[in-house]
Amino acid sequence: MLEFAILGLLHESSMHGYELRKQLTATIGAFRAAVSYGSLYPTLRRLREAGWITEDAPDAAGAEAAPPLTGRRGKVVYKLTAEGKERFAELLAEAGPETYDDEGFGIHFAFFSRTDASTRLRILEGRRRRIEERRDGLVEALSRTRERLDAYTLELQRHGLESADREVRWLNELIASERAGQPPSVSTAETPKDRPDPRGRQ
Amino acid sequence: MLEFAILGLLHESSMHGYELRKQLTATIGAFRAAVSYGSLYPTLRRLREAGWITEDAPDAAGAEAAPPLTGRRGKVVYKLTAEGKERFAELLAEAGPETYDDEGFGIHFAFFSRTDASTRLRILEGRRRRIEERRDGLVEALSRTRERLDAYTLELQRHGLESADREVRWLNELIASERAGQPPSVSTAETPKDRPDPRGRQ
DNA sequence: TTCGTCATGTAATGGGTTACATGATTAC
DNA sequence: GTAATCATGTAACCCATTACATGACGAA
Repeated sequence: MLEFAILGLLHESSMHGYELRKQLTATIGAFRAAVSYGSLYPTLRRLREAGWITEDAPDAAGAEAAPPLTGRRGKVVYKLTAEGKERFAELLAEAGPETYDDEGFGIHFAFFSRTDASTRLRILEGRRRRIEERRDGLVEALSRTRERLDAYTLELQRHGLESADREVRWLNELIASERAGQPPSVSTAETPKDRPDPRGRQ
Repeated sequence: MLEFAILGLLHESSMHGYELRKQLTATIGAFRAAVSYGSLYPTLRRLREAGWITEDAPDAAGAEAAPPLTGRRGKVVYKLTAEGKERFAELLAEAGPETYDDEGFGIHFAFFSRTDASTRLRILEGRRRRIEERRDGLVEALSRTRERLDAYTLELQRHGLESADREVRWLNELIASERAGQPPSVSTAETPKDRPDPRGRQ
């Protein structure tokens, strides 16, 4: 997951870890909280060791005598290698079960414009099936327990069901546009054009 | 998380691991996939060692000579101890940052009827703030990138924003009922009464 | 000169997963 | 008698988190 996102972002432009994290936060912000450094840097190291990214010599091109053991200086700019591009393409093409959960789907979707059309369709349909299963489980739970459950559990399931339904509808629209060979049209749904009251409550 | 859910379910009635998993799946199905045995059983062991649950002698009350090293026989019925009840009460009362993410909130909400009113309110408000932050991040990202991003990334953010907005509205309703001293009223929103076409598509 | 933010990293830990292994009970 | 499902568990692993530690650089 992190690996995929990092390769994808570096595919667009080289950057250093800190910047990467900010970009990452923006990209995955719709479905996940920020990534911690404790996972970012070790991952960068792993990717470097795998040969998918390289450190672009930052500034002091010459002397680099014995870097301090801790608290590393100067920015390290990372850049995708040819192998890294291949790896990214590989990840782009996969469409297995991991691709259908919240996180996997989110990250794949974020790079959909680089994904080929048939893979896009397969991912969207797989995701839809996944959500439908969740929905069916909730419908079942609701019809089974009806009356026997407390108001809060009931409300949680009701809300979960509503969200699942909505998600399925969203996916249906996307699948339809895919089939028609069109990119998603932002205009069909509520565009966040005029949000009158961004902090408005109580 | 697992610990909390297990204690909560055993609070309602004693049961064995397999049954527990089914109940668990139903309870958390609205926001999370099923729990695996590889995490369930070790957790049960931990809870037993902590003294929060006990194994209720299943059936063969007498002879229990040298159980086979693997493939354990007979059901093991778990039951909450007095300490376990205390522990559960402790978990019910907490309302920290972990309580506001998807999973933490979901599990707390599922046991809201056993949570006292002021804690309920604090959790709902904390959760709302969390979602508002996500929403604000998305609004920012959308206004910043506008036009510069591809259609899919844009659509992902748009959809994320819409979901966040909806979630905030839901929480607002819940908070309002809490303040009015009422349990959530299922009737206000779409009740899943008449779903005409549960499998209806293409 | 001190504070905030930029910037990089490690160590310890945690909470899960998949795959494996075994066996009892029930329905056909 | 055999297949499905009920039932319990271990081992290896994975991916991430928090807390910690260090230090450069710009602005007040």
